[in-house]
Formats: sequence, structure tokens, C-alpha cells
Amino acid sequence: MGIGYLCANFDGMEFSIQGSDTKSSARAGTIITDNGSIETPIFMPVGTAGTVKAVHQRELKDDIAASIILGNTYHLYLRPGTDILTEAGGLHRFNNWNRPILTDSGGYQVYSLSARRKLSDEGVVFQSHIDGSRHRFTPENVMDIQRMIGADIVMAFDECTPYPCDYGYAVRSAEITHRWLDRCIARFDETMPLYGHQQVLFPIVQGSTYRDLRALSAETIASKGASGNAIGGLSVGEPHEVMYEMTQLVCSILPFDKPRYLMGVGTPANILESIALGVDMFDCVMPTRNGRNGMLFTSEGIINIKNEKWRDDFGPIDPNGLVFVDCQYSRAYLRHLFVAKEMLGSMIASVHNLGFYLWLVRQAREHILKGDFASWKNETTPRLMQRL
RNA sequence: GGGGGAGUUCCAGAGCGGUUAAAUGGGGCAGACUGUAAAUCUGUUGGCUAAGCCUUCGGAGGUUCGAAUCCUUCCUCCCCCA
Repeated sequence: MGIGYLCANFDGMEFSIQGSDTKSSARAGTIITDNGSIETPIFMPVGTAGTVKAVHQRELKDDIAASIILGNTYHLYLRPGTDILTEAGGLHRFNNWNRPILTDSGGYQVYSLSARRKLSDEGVVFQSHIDGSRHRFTPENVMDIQRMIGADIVMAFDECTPYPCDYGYAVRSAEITHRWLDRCIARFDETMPLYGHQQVLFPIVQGSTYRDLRALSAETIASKGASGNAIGGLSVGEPHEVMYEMTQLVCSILPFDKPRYLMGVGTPANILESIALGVDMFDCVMPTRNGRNGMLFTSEGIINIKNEKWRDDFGPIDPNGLVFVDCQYSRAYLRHLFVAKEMLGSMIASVHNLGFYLWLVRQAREHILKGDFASWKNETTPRLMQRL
């Protein structure tokens, strides 16, 4: 890849707001990228290793109607590696997804693989979870790798601050993330996209659960004038009220006219609450991972499909679901697949859960445009979160 | 017909005189999972009027302070030789 330069003020992404709720900070917008547009609020299925686990692209597009998916820098760098990705012509062509992609930077792995890495101001040295080999990640090469992956939205390299976390650590962690951000921006700005579509860089707010640090971090991030801004370091074990408090605080500081992305969140309730606080974008492994483990989110509540009670329930998985699996397979059949450890069970559950999550954010958008989002959210959430 | 082996809690299978309601798997039941080291992990799995008691290791007797473990006998199954 060559070192190039960008036209001043060029923004590879547009964001517009079509409407907002009357009794909350929820808004309905549209993000336009070179690979397609995204109506917000949006849920982005996680496709860490270049695949939304157990789901075909065809299902993602036609049934689930996902408008953007994730990839992960750390995982794709280790496998298949940047040589294969560039040879393929980028991740879009490699995994046959012609809509937008967002790549996480590996900042979450700084947290989740903390036992396997050494963090310094320079960057992070990871010991591969695959073969133990050592790999240095810096703000600079993380930008380069994300250029080679070719995501439409790339994330700044950060440290997802753990929880609980003492104040001193939270300060140092946020400072590292901020220093890294400047290096990310510098490198990103001096390099060019490789595959003919524009890319944008989202910075990430940290600050753990401390209001002053969150505010400081949000102001720092906001000052960069990025195309969109992310909130990281939440949903790592803190109480929900704390997560909402931090989200509300940060949203009040981040620019109104740019999309806000709450990383790693969450449950259906988390998502609706955060939309009300002004968040536009979400991603979470919950619908796929929990789906593979037998947990179904439905319009009627939450189901553990492995439970004996579904053994002879021949009703649809979700009578109100819009995805083809919802009405074509029974709960009894899906339970059988899980009990028998048949892989189709994981596939059906993943398609269903993602279909449900995308349905949920589409509903949210409709109610925001109608102006009754807050009341709809309050009456809907208890039903969605009840255990069946 | 002759010789040998085995029957243990839902299943397989340890245990071979007391620390055994009985290892370990599996199965069953339940729980967890939030920018994916996860098609993963954890708990539990005889009964009860539960810090205690009752029933349980093919059946019935017996030895012993004490038996799933030793003896007698019966039943059932498996293998080898005719």
C-alpha cells in the first residue's frame, strides 16, 4: 500500500438526521458510505473472523436485512493475514459482503486477552491465542491493517478499560487511548484507502465509570471532528444504571450531528435504553453467541430453547418474527437440534436472533419518526426481557 | 454337556471390609454469556418431616462391631471348548 494524502475536508461518510423523539434523545438518521447506506438506529452483527458465525451472507442480506457488519483487526490479522486479505482485494470481496463493514481495532482484545499481552505507551504486544507467536500492535500498524482489510468504518486503537478499575488506572488508560488516537489520526490521514471506496475513522471515548474522566474523554474525542464517535469501555461488568449514566453523559458531549456508536451493547433492553440516550449504532456478540448457546430473543420474551418445556411445543419459534426461520421451524424441532448438538440449531438460532435485533432497531426507528419512541420503549421492554 | 467371566445409582464404568449415597465419562435438568480465545463454560443429578434420617450396588440367606466389597445358594447375561 502506498502512502498518500487526502483532500482537505473530504469526508468519506455522510450522516443526516430525519427525525427525533419528543420525550427522549432518540433520533433516526441515515449514514451513507460508498458501500451503501445505513438507517439508524442500527444494530451491526459481529463478524469477528470475517464471518458472522453460523450465518450466510445471503441470510444476512435477504432475511435479517443487516445493513452493516463487523470484522476484527486482531483476528483477521492473525487469520487469514493481511497478505491474503490484500490479495483478495479486501474483506468485502474476500467474504462476499458488498455492504458496509466496520472493523474493531483490537482494542477489545487488549481487554479480553489481557493475560496474553503486554501494554506500553508504544502499543501492545499480543501473544497469539492460536500459536503463541508474538505480534506488535501500534496505533500506526493497526491503521495500516485496517486499510488492508478495507472496512468502511475503522476504529481507533484503544484500550477497553476493564471494570472494576481504580481511578488511577482509569486515568492512565484514558490518557493512553487519547495519545494513541492522535497517532491513529496522523497515520490514517497520511494513508489512502486501497480498494476504491472511502474509509472513515471513529475515535473511542474511555474513562471507565468516572464522570469526570468520561466527560474529559468525550470532550477530547469530540474535538477531533471525526465522522462518527464511539463509546467504549462499557458493558464490561458494570451495573446497567452506571452504563446508562455514562452513556447519557458522553452523548451530551459528543457532537449531535455525528453518529454515536456504543460499542459492545447489548441486550434488547440495553439497546432501547441507549437509543433513548442518543446512541445510533450498536454491536454485540449476544444474538450470535447466546443464540449458539440456545438463548433466543423473541417478540414474546427470552427462551432457553434447551429447556425441557419446549420438548413438544410445535408452535413457531417466534410467531411475530419476520425471518424465514421464525415460522418454518417449531420450538420443539429447534430444541431437538440443540439437544442433539446439530449445527443447524446454531444456524437457526443465529438467524432468528439477528433477525430479531434488526427488527427491534427498525421498530425503534419507526417509533422515533412517529415521535412516540419513549412510551413504546417503556411498554415493550418488559415483555421482550421476560423469561418464557 | 465341560470350562471361564460378569451382574453397581438413568447409561457406561470404577470401587473390592469402615474416610461410600458410592470415582470418572455420558445422558438428564438448570444457569451463565454484552467492541467473540466460546457450536463454549458452570452448577446439579436416590428420597425425606433435610446440621439428621431412610432406601440403594441382581434375589435370598449368612459371617462381622461394621458389607457394594467376604461366604452359601438361587436367578440372569457373556465368552471359550464339545
